[in-house]
Amino acid sequence: MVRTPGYDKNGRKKGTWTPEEDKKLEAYITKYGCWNWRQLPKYAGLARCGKSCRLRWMNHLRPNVKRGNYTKEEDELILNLHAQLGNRWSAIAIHLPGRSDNEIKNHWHTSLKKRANYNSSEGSKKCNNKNSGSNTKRKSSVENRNAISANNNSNMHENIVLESSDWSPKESSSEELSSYQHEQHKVVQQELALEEISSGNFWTEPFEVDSFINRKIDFVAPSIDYYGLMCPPSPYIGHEFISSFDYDHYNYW
DNA sequence: AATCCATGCAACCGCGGCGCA
DNA sequence: TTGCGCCGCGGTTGCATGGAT
Repeated sequence: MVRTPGYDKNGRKKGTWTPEEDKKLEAYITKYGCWNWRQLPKYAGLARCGKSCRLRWMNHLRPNVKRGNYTKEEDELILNLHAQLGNRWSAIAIHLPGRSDNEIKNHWHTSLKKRANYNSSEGSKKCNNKNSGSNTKRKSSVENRNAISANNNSNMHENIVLESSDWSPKESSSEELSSYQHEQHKVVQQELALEEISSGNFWTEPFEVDSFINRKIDFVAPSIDYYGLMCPPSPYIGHEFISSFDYDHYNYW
């Protein structure tokens, strides 16, 4: 579950995050927001790449992140959304507050895919052979592992459907397609809402981390603040602003 | 008790899209 | 129009853990 800590060729740290790194990242983002993921680790005093910081924040540190078991309702929702949207984990994650796309993706691969495959194979056992070879998509490592495992078990699960293409929206019935379009419409609406937050009335709205992400900011020399954190090169992000941070406004996450 | 193996999860990698100069 | 930088997404990998043998 943990990756061996190491360093890449640029001297940036890789592998598992330590509690100290978590604290630094959390403190920095809570205080200044993520104004630029690429530059952020430098100012937060982290020897990580921006991508790694973003991933850590999105999957573990952000407020309201939900850990632990999935409820039956969540499972059903994921199955339904996956049937409509396919592997668009970020779109699926929008409908599960507190769950990250990565977490949902993992959950799908570890538990739900079997259920989905079982359900679909119930209805398509007769045409299993059609799937072999027609799906040119490379098998994932998990699927390979499962396939190897299946082979090791004396081919007793010969009829396992590794990945049913029935889930693809393109092949959905017209009814499913309309619900897919409806889903798309909802996603667009949510994106427009975010757009509104990050544009005109941004500075009067409660703190919204995502709105910082693509914001281009004029550079001013960084400085070290009272807490030992390096202030971002932005004239806009003031301490009083961050102090009004309200975790309850993270409905979108 | 030791080893093997399947599983779950955290993290990395590469690609595509978008905005800007 | 094009090239560049950045971000987000989805696929994949690596490792720990727990159950089976």
